[in-house]
Amino acid sequence: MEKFLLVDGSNVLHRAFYALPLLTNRQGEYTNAVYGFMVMLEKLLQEVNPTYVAICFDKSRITFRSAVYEQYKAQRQATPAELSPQFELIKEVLAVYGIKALELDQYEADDIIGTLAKLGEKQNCQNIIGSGDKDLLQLISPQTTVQLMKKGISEKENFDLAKMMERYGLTPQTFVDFKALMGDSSDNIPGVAGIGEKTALKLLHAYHDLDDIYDHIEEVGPPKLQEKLKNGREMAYLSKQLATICCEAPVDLDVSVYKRTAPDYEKLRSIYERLNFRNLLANLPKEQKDETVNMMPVIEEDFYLPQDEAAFKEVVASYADCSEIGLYLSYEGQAIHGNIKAIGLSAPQKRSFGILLMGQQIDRNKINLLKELLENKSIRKVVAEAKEVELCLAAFNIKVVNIIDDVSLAAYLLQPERGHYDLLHLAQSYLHKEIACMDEAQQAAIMAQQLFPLREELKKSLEETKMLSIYYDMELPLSHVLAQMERTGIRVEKLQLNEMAQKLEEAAKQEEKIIFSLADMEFNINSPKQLGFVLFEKLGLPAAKKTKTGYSTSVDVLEQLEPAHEIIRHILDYRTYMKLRSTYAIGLTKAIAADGKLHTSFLQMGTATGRLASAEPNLQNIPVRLELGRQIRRVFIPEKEGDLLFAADYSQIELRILAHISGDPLLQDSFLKNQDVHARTASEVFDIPLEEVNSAQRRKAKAVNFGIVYGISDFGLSQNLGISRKEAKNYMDLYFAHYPKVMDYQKEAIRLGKEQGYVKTILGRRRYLPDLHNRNYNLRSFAERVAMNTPIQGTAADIIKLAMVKISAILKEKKLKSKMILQVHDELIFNMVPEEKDILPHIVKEAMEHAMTLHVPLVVDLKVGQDWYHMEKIVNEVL
DNA sequence: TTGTTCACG
DNA sequence: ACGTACGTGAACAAC
Repeated sequence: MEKFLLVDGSNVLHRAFYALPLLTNRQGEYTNAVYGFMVMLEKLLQEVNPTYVAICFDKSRITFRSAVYEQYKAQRQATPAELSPQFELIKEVLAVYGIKALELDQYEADDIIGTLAKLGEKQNCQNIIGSGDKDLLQLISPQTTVQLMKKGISEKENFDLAKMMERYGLTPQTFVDFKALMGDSSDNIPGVAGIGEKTALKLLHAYHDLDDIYDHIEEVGPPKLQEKLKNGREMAYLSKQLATICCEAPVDLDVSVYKRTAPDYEKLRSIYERLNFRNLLANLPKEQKDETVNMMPVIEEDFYLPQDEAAFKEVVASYADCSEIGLYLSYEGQAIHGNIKAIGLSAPQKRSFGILLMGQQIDRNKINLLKELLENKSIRKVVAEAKEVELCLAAFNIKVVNIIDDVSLAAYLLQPERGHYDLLHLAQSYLHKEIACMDEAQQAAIMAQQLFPLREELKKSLEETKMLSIYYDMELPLSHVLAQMERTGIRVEKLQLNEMAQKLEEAAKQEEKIIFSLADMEFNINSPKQLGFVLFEKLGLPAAKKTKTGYSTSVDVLEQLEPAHEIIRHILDYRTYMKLRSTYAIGLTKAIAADGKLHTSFLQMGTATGRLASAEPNLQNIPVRLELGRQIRRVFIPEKEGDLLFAADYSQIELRILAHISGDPLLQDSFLKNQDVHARTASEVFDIPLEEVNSAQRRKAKAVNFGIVYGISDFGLSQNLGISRKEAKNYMDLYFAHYPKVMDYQKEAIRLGKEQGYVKTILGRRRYLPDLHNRNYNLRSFAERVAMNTPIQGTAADIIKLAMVKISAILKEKKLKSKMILQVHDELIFNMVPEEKDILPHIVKEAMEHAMTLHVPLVVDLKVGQDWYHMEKIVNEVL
């Protein structure tokens, strides 16, 4: 559906003017309103992506309304002298922006918007109206919504029919009647004397509209109100007339007139420069200067596409004496499947070349010609996405060795939130090269060529940011470890998984039956919308929380409602069964490979903190907390009969890191004595002896400890514990009174983050937090919590990564047969062969506990079992 | 695609 | 006056 964006230009410009401090450019022109306007408009354009746009302005104060009622808007102050000239300025900007601006004699912006909204509806467009003026809510329809600006320019609320109903209990049509009754002082609309918002709403909920009220005027009570209404009848109807938006303004009704066209970037840039809008300038597409000059020689001279096998052999042979080569490959699907599309190679002082491959079967021969080169230990390789390269080629039985640089990993360390680290994007942002779409082989050859300059660039940055060590000693070796883990995979009992799916389906069906009968109707329980309707409208249960789209039906809401209705328990159970069935029983079955194993993909560049993520399938969120879900773990079994699963997990690693970096003596003491840290916290905070702490006190202390790690807020803690905010605040105050250095750490983290623009882990991994300076309270608060949490979470990630690299090296060196197969943030899982059960736990525990030296000990707990469910603790490392 | 919900650390 | 715990991925509904 095409979208039509309609903006109340006068309103928005006013808001922007008052929201921002008076800014001027060097020539002394006032620019604040125009700046705010464009920031808001760009955001809207990005969010809405409309085909048609019209920005509507009021032309003069004299309108058909002032002819009807001369007091209309008469009280309005004159437009400030600092704002007036900005109306012309904004129109100038809009013109080069390719957006239509409109104004009409005798009509207000509202009327133009109303008329165009009707046009949009006729053209089957979706209309989005942007304004801070509630009057426009009367235009809402199934096809028209209003983005209502709230305070300032950055926050807005999306109003549609449902939202209107929810907020006012009114239809858009009766919204006019609402205003007619209560009046509007800002427009000088009189309304009925003595009737305000509350009374107006009450009346309109009892009667349909203004006519209906006056049709039944004798029934209206109390008598005083009836009196007021009778006296104000004329004013009410006059007000309604004034408040009603005219949808027949004489504007151009050819919709193509409002079609958005591309901005004239050159002119826009010069206007922005004149107005000194640096942020907006930065967002404009880059000037295309020398990109084409960069590109052309690459295409014409510097690479080679061997056409037949002889030529290919020849060029490969010419690479044999290289000490370093750049290797690039493009592939489809998951790397482990090895669906390589093309390979490109480059070397300093040599022509790069690319070859085309088509899937696994056809080109095995071609690819084998590269085997010798890639397996040559004395040739160093520079690649992008080393783990994927390794996996793809492993599918062809080629072991790429001596990968000395991975530009993707380097870029991830420098910008852990950029999201994509493929060579195409990296070449674009670091080398400013736009590589056009072309033949796969050509592209591969050119990509391979970018690797060396890119590496130089990135290494320089890593050196400047002191991250060379984390890159070479941790992330790069880890990528190889992860590749091995992914290839090894974990074996699962497919039949058992199918059985579980069956049983869960039956259980869900049972619940479904009960739910339908209790609701007295059939509906989709999985649909939050339909469920919300049944619970909160049909059954009339009290709605506690709302989401953007309607009622919230999440667990915490439903649990509150449990005593109120029998149906709730059944819905919660139904949800559990469905989740286990679709995500785990069925989801995992679908992912089982031909070897009967699950091969997850560890995302090494997937998180902002340095943690790994796991996908396709995600094996880091297999149920464990609740018994029923935990049963899923029974299907995860060792590779061979007689083998065992062995697990090693860090105990309280994040709190230990907090104890280390905060230097808090009490927290450190707790870990030095290897106490139950939550019980110790309870003992301190509630001032009771450690032995006398009960489970409720411990639970509260545990929640506080979690809160501290996350960057606490009293609200969050109160939600978590189901207590009042005041109580939560009290706990926090008590906590900080006993652990003052923890508070110092948090403040310092925020201060340093602000000062340097980033926070870092103990090993120097960075995360940039520009929002620490954001003027928006929510965004700033979020960044502050992240500033407190990231050094802790990130250090924990660093520690386990170091341990993984170390363990992998030991397993290799000692030629052990057991294999590391999974990582779950603070836990490592191994497939252990029976003959190593006396040595492996010892090695792993040792490596993990000494991966990094802190001021408190790191402690690792060990478990072993026949499957991932039946895991039993190993005491004293002896089996 | 976006939003909601829920599984994990 | 506001709206919130940190970090993830997958399934499903509804656009």
